[in-house]
Amino acid sequence: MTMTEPVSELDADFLQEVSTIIKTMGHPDRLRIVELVRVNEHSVKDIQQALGLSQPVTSQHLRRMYHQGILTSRREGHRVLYAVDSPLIEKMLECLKETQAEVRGRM
Amino acid sequence: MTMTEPVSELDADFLQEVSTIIKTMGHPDRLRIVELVRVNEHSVKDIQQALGLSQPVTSQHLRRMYHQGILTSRREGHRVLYAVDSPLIEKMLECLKETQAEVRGRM
DNA sequence: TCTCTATATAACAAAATCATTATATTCCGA
DNA sequence: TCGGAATATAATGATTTTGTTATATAGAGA
Repeated sequence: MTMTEPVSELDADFLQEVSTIIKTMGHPDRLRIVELVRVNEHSVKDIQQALGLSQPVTSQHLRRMYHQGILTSRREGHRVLYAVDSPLIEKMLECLKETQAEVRGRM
Repeated sequence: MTMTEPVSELDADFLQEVSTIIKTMGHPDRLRIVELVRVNEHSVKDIQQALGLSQPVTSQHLRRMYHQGILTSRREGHRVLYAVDSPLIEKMLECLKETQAEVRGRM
């Protein structure tokens, strides 16, 4: 009884889609943003000051992640509050925390 | 009794380092490569044919991942065999499989 | 309406990525 | 040592990303 070995569990369309999200997360400031914004929502100003970024850069990072469905955005007065809204990103942050805890040096 | 809220569990150096790895993985072909090469090692030719890539592109992807410590490389005859050697990448692949299984559409 | 604050966007230049083409290197067998 | 197969690298141009500067939009309050 022969069985065809499953060479890939991840299908092509999924990988295509997910790779753009991963690419977006391949930036230290955007990683810091999602970590900050994961627990509770924050305004652009908050994030900007917490991470020491310029206003346009902060907004550009946030918009990019928003348009990719990684973050939610809601207006309150003249602030705009962002929060993480992505199971994949939550999982990835967990991965990173585990990795930081486990491995020291080699990843 | 007041407690200082831990704003970030992930330290800056770690995020800096890890972001370059994540950036590298933000490419569908490189994701397919690590998925293929995770279970058992494969030659460049194997990978090239399995994924339908050109020889230089395949080698460039592999070299890039090798130099970042994501893959190992060993020579056998006139083939070079690559394999995944990174706890972080293993975890990330698990993340992706979970995500593909759980969420349909929204990630 | 005017102004101030917060946010978004446009335009730009520098840097990085990407795939292709061409060439080099390495190993094996005749 | 010569030829071929497998792999690596260099060089190139096209595209994308990145951060900056400047400007536009939106809401709150006087």
